[in-house]
Amino acid sequence: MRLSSQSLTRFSISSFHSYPNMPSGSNSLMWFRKGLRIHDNPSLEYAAKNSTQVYPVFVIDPHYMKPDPTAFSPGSKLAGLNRIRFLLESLVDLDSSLKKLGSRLLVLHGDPGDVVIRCLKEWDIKKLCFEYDTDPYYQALDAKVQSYAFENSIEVFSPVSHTLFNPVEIIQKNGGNPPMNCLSFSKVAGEPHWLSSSLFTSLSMIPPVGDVRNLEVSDVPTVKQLGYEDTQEEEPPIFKGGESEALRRLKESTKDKEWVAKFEKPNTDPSAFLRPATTMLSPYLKFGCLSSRYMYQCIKEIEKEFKNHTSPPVSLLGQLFWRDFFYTVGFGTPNFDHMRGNKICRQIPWNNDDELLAAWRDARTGFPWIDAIMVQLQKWGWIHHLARHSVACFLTRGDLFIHWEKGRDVFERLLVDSDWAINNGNWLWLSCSSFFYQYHRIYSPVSFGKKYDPTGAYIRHFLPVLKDMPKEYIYEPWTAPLSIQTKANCIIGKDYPKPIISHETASKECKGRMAAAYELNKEKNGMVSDEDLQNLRTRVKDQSQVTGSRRLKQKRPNQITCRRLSSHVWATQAGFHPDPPSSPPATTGCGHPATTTITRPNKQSQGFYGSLSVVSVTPPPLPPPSSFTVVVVSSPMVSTPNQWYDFLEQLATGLRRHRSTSSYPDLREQTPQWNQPNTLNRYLFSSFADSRASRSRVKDSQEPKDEHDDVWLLLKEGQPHKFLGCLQYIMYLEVWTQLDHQTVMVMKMNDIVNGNSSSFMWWNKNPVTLRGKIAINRYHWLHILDALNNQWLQV
DNA sequence: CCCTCCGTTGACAAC
DNA sequence: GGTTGTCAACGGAGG
Ligand SMILES: Cc1cc2nc3c(=O)[nH]c(=O)nc-3n(C[C@H](O)[C@H](O)[C@H](O)COP(=O)(O)OP(=O)(O)OC[C@H]3O[C@@H](n4cnc5c(N)ncnc54)[C@H](O)[C@@H]3O)c2cc1C
Repeated sequence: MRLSSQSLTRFSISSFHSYPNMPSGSNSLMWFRKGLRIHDNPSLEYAAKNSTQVYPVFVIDPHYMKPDPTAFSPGSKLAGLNRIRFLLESLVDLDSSLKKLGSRLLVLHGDPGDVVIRCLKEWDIKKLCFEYDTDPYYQALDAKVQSYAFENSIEVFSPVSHTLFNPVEIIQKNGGNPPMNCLSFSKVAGEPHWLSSSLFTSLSMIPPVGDVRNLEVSDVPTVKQLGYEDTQEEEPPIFKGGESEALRRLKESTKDKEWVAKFEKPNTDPSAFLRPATTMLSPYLKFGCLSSRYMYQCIKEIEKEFKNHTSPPVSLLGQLFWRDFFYTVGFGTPNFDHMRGNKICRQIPWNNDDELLAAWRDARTGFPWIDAIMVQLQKWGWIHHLARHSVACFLTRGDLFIHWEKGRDVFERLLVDSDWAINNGNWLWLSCSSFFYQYHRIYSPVSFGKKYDPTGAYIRHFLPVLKDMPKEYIYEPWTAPLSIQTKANCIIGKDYPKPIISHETASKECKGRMAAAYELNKEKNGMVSDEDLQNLRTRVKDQSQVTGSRRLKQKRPNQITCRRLSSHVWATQAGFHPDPPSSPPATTGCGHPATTTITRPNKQSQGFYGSLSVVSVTPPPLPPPSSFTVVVVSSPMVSTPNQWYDFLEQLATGLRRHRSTSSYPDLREQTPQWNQPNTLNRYLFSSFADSRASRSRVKDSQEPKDEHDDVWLLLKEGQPHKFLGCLQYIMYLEVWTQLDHQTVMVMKMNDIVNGNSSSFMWWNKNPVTLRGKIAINRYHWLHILDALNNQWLQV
């Protein structure tokens, strides 16, 4: 952790095309690209070893200063000012660190491939060292330089130090393809081999820089010298490039150890701008001012101190996994940065609408939340991850239906942390083109921000024109009455634009298009032609045709009719009908009509219907006290309507087997009600409560907040639980509660969405084990009741 | 082929 | 952010 505690342990490095036995007394070239740091820099360390002279070089590629053809606005360069400023600051810092080690940074200009090859020639280099890089830009460059080096017997040393793991290795280990989700990525990756090595090397001196001869070498230029207008920076500056600042900020971020250990990315606040909710280390990681491996070690160290720290993918460590994940997938996927020719990318007929695109890019959408984010992006060069989600979703699948590549380009130019693999990967993600496919989950340009920042402080800060808009209207200023707009000095349509689209209709339309596009991709097995896309585009334009031509998925009816046979069996068992009736009655023993319908619940959104255990109770022999038996029927996890349907049908026809029986003492008091033959006593109780009640009970230490809705069932280890009361909904409970009976019954269900939450797991894992407290909701109750009625009455 | 499980981050309404 | 269930509605991995 501490910078001063440099150890002599050498970090083990993997090398590419390295020639192990180097002649000593030679010139080395240390080619900096990313990895603008001294710490954890195996290439620099290697260059410094056994060399008489080391030339540390950075080449500025004028390509990045070319105008961005997609930016429309004059003077916009491919790389935004903020990023270039960050880079130059980082170079200055690097230079000064090198100077402390007796060296300095040589800055050259031109096509890096050509320049480096000229350096190799001119300076008689024997050893070329640079950090391995997976970006296509560097892959192409490196291939060129390496082949020159190979022909001229120059040793090339190119270790992996930008990422935690070696993407090449991960892909190999995974059988030739990159893992496609975070979990499988971390499984394949395992523990990094350098976990307990010291990443601070023993560099105390770097051999001197040799004569630069005929090459034009400069100091680190200013942004102006690179052709940028040096406009006013934010005050105080948001970032300051460089390793020293990176390490300082890392220390700062990790000072609050608990914050690090409890970090949960999805719960961080995108609207926080006074003190942003995440580390803001991304630019430092992007340029390698900060080693991701060192950051990893620091976090790991902190996590050791906390028992219940969070875990990937949501933890802070998990964020670094995501970074590696995208690097790996980006490296292993041809055409990763395009839709066409990209195997993992859904082919979607995005619209071409430069006006909408420009409105989005220039913060003129008329949605303050979106526009404020775009302003922050321009000013700061950094926005929170969820803010990126908001605007990326808005541009692509959520509202404007514009190609993610266009948004990617804007981000690439404006983000200080803009990073080829991460940027493209996340745009693929957000546009539902890959990795993530739930295109119906759309961020609202109104509600999403409101959730975090109800008063709109974030909007007021970045869109001062709206600063006096009352908070009721700040997210939807077009709904403000004119008098209020006047008072707020902001007339919508004049001082601030009207919304360019209606979110409601636009998002609906987007969903439809996504559905159609997905269907097309499935149909064509991913081999979608330009023509197909064009067809779809025109087809989608005509709404009526879309619905008309959409092939409906085969659907099973969501209602089935079951015939209730008779109450004979049940009633006989109950001792209520000593003489079975000769013909099936018109109603069931419970008074239901002889036929009934079962409506399928339509729980599709999360992909689960929930698991269900049903208990029936055999009729207790009377008089009590005695014991009676609880029978549990458990369902499989059902995840489709049809499965649910099948399950109910099985219950109804008795095909579903009982899984277990247990006996419980019957502690009920004898009451007249239970002794009456033919009365409607069901031994199944709707222990009914909002499941929040059961949830709130899950933590044993916690006292329930609201007993009114709460139900405790008394099935622990054969011992009745104490019944705390649930009065509201179902008569039986009331009766029992009033009588202070111990009661039995079980129904469980539903864990569903949060099935991974440990407090719920036991339900899922042991649906037939009777313990704990159970509550069901009305919805399920109806279905269970229905199913059981059928089951009981079946011969 | 079907199934089962699972996936860092939705809106909204109802409770 | 109290939690839950619904919404026309997801795909990929692994058995
Ligand atoms: C559309 C879109 C585009 C993005 N483009 C970029 C980009 O060009 N460069 C970039 O670094 N991040 C990008 N991200 C990912 C993420 O938003 C940023 O890394 C993060 O917001 C940076 O802030 P932080 O350093 O405070 O993050 P923290 O939450 O503090 O995370 C620490 C580090 O983990 C890494 N990380 C975090 N989230 C991700 C992620 N989702 N994917 C990969 N790595 C991650 C970053 O290196 C980050 O610095 C993009 C996200 C989206 C949705």
